[in-house]
Amino acid sequence: MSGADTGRAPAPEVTGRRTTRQRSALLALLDELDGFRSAQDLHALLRERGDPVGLATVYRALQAMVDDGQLDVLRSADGEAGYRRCSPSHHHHLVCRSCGRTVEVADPPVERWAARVGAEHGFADVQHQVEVFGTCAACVAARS
Amino acid sequence: MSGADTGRAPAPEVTGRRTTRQRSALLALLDELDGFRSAQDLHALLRERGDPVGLATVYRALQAMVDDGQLDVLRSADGEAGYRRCSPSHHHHLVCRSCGRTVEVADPPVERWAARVGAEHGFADVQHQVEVFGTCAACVAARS
DNA sequence: ATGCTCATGAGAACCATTCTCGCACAGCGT
DNA sequence: ACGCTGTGCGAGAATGGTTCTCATGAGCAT
Ligand SMILES: [Zn+2]
Ligand SMILES: [Zn+2]
Ligand SMILES: [Zn+2]
Ligand SMILES: [Zn+2]
Repeated sequence: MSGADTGRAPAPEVTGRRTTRQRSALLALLDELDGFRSAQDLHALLRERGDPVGLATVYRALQAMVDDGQLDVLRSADGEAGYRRCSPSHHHHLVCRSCGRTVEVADPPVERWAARVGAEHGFADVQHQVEVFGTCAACVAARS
Repeated sequence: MSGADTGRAPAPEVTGRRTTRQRSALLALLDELDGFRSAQDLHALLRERGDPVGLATVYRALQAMVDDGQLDVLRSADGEAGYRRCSPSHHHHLVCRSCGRTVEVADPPVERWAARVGAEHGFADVQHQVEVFGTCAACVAARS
């Protein structure tokens, strides 16, 4: 979709990981998908598409990609983890709770807000976790 | 901490739930604790304190209290759910990642920010999830 | 006090995730 | 091109938090 990288890897990605059929297939699949998908979903999708990958491998590869900062993780209310290809810089997500479509948002104000709240209470090393959920325009329209 | 509701329950809590020894003990325990505790922790604490409650009952009671808005839930990175007694109005938490101490924060700005972000992208029924983590002054001091 | 329900609890079931361990293969030096 | 070597793979077992089952026990209205 964003073009420019279907051939040789343009970014050497010096992650020290080996390039295998399984990891390539997983990464390619994630590039085509929009919202957050669970490891189980991804495993099933790979099988459907004729690129069978062991479930344990899917988990290992996803975790490696998260460690390398190539993926975002988001835990749903029922405890299942969702993964999504994303930009490496700090940002948050606006997720459609109906179709799963995701928009990345990066606004300085909320960053400053979090830092200020922590500082006001004497907290150090302040980090934050922010996610916004809603129903996207398309899904609202589809609901008649 | 925000005063005004430490005495008798001001709201009759018309939840339609029965009052049992187990639920009373659990609620009393939660009132004494500060940070977020897992269901397993709470179960162990109740046993230590000589108020044995079945694990399944702890889970059921916690879920019921969450549904009734008497508790806050927070999922840690490893998928375990933490529960904490909290004020019924909408707010967020500032949690010490070292000692677990929690401060409730309620700031209109971040509420407006979330609503605006959703609206700008055409999302309806916008909700949000915001948590701030850090190391509290006491823990920073204790770290020498 | 009586009865109708809902709550309880011990254990099994569930299910996402992680671990085990023998085998395959990507990367690399020759 | 060839072979080494350590990394990655996969099937199944193990783990561990959470939920379900169902027979028994206890609120609460009458
Ligand atoms: Zn949608
Ligand atoms: Zn941020
Ligand atoms: Zn602390
Ligand atoms: Zn809020």
